[in-house]
Amino acid sequence: MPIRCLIKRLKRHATLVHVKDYRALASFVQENVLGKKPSKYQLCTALNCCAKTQNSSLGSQIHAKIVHIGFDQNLYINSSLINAHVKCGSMGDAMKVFRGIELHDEVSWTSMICGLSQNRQGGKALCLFKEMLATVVRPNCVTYVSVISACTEQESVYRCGELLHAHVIILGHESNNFVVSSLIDYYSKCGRMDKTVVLFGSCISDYVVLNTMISAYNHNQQGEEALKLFRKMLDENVNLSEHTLTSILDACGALTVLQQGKQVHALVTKLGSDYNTFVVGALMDMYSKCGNIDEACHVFDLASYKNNILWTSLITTYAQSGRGVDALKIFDHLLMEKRFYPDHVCFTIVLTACNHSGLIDKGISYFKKMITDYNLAPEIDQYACLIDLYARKGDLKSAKKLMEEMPFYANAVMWSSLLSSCKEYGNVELGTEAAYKLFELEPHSPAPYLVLADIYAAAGLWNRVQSIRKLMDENGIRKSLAGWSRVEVDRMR
DNA sequence: GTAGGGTTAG
Repeated sequence: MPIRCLIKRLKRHATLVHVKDYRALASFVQENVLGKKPSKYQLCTALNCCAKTQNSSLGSQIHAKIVHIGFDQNLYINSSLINAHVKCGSMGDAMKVFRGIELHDEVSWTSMICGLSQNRQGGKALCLFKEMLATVVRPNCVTYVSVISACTEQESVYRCGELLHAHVIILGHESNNFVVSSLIDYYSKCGRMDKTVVLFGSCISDYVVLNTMISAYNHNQQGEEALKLFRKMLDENVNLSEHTLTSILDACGALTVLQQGKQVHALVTKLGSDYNTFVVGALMDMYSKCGNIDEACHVFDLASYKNNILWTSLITTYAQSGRGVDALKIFDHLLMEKRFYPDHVCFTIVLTACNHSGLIDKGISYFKKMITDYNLAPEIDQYACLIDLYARKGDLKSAKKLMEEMPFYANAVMWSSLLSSCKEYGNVELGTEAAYKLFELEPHSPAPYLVLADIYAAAGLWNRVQSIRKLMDENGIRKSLAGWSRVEVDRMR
C-alpha cells in the first residue's frame, strides 16, 4: 500500500490507530524508506506517520538516516523530526534537533513551542516564545494557539494569556477558531467566564469551539449551562465528537443527574464511541459520582482495551466512593504486576485517596516513590497533595517548608490547606500568614477571613477577632454563605 | 508532482 494511502487511513482513525495499519506502516517504511536513499518528501511523510502512531524507535531510525544522508538542515524535515520526537515524548531529542537548526522559520519555532506545551512544559514554551520574539521570525496564529494553551497549564507567573490575547487582536487572528478555542479554554481555567462568554458569542462556532465551551462550563461548576449547550448541539445536528461525550458525561456526574447520564451512555453505544478510553473513563466517573459504583465497574469490565487512563479511572471510582483503601489496594496490585505505568494524574488521585483515608505516611511514601521509582517530576497538583498531607498530619513546619522550596509559587489551594490545619492545630502565627496570603490571592472570598477569626477566637484573642471583622467591612466582604462558590465552601471543610 | 507546526476530553 502506498504511504499516502496509509496516512489517509490513519487520519480516519485519529484516536484509535489500527494495529494492522501500524504494522504495515512500520514495515513499509523500513523496506522502502530506510532501505534505499529516500527523498525529502518521503522522509517527511514517514516522520509524520511516526508522530501519529507514536513510533519512537522508527522515528529514531529515520533521524539517523537523515543525518547520514545530510538532509539535516532542511526545515521541512527538521520540523517533522521535532514533531515526531515531541509526539513520542522524547523532548531531549526534539530540543537537540531544534538547537541544531541554523536558520529557523515560524514553523520550526512553532513545532518546538507546541511540543513543550503539549508535554506539560508550559513555562519553557513561554520562554522559547519570548526567544522567538527577539528574532526576525514572526509568530503566526498557529504559534499563538500553542503558546496560549501553554498558559493554561498552571496558576503562576506564566499566566500571561491576556497579553497574548491583545497580541492576537492586534494581529487580526481573532477570527481563527483554533485561536478562539485556546483563548476560551485559557479564560475558563482562570475562572474568567465573563471573557469566555464574550469570545464564544462573537465567533462563528464550530464543534471544537462548542466542545471547549462545554468544558469551560464544567470547569466553572456550571453544569446546567453545559447541558443546555449540549441540547442545542443535538437540536442543530452538530457533529458530536468523543470530546463532546466525555465533557457532557462530566457535567452529568457533577450534577448527579443519573437519568441524563444514562441517556448519554445510550448515545455513546449508538455512536460506537465506547472504544474511546476517555469516554469509558467519563462513563465510569459519571456512574460513580451518581453513587452507582457497580455500574461504573461494569463499564470497566466491558471495555475491550484497558490502558493507563482506564486503570486510573477504576482507582478514581473507588477513591471517590469513599473506598480509598480499596483504591490503594488496586493501585498497589497494578504496580506489582508491572503492567501499569502511573502518571501524574494517577498519582494525584492516589495521594488524594491517602489524604481522605487518613493514610498520611503512606501518601508521603507514594510521593517519594513517584520520583524515585517512576522518574516523574512532581507537578503543582502533586505538591498540593503533599502539602495537604503534611498539614493534616499537623506537621505544619514541613508543609510550609515545602511551599517555600518547591519549584512553583504556592497557590490558593495550598494556602487554604495550611490555613485549615492552622485552625485544627491552633497555630495563630502561621494561620495569620496563610490568611493574609489568601486575602491577596482571592480578594473576594470570605472564607479565609472567617477561618482566621475562628483561629483568633479559639486562642481567646478577641481584639484580633474584632479587627478581622473590621477588615471584612473595609474590604466589602460578605459573610453570608449564599454568595460563595462551591469551591470555597469545599475548601472550608 | 510530492513535504512541516495548531484548539477541546482522565
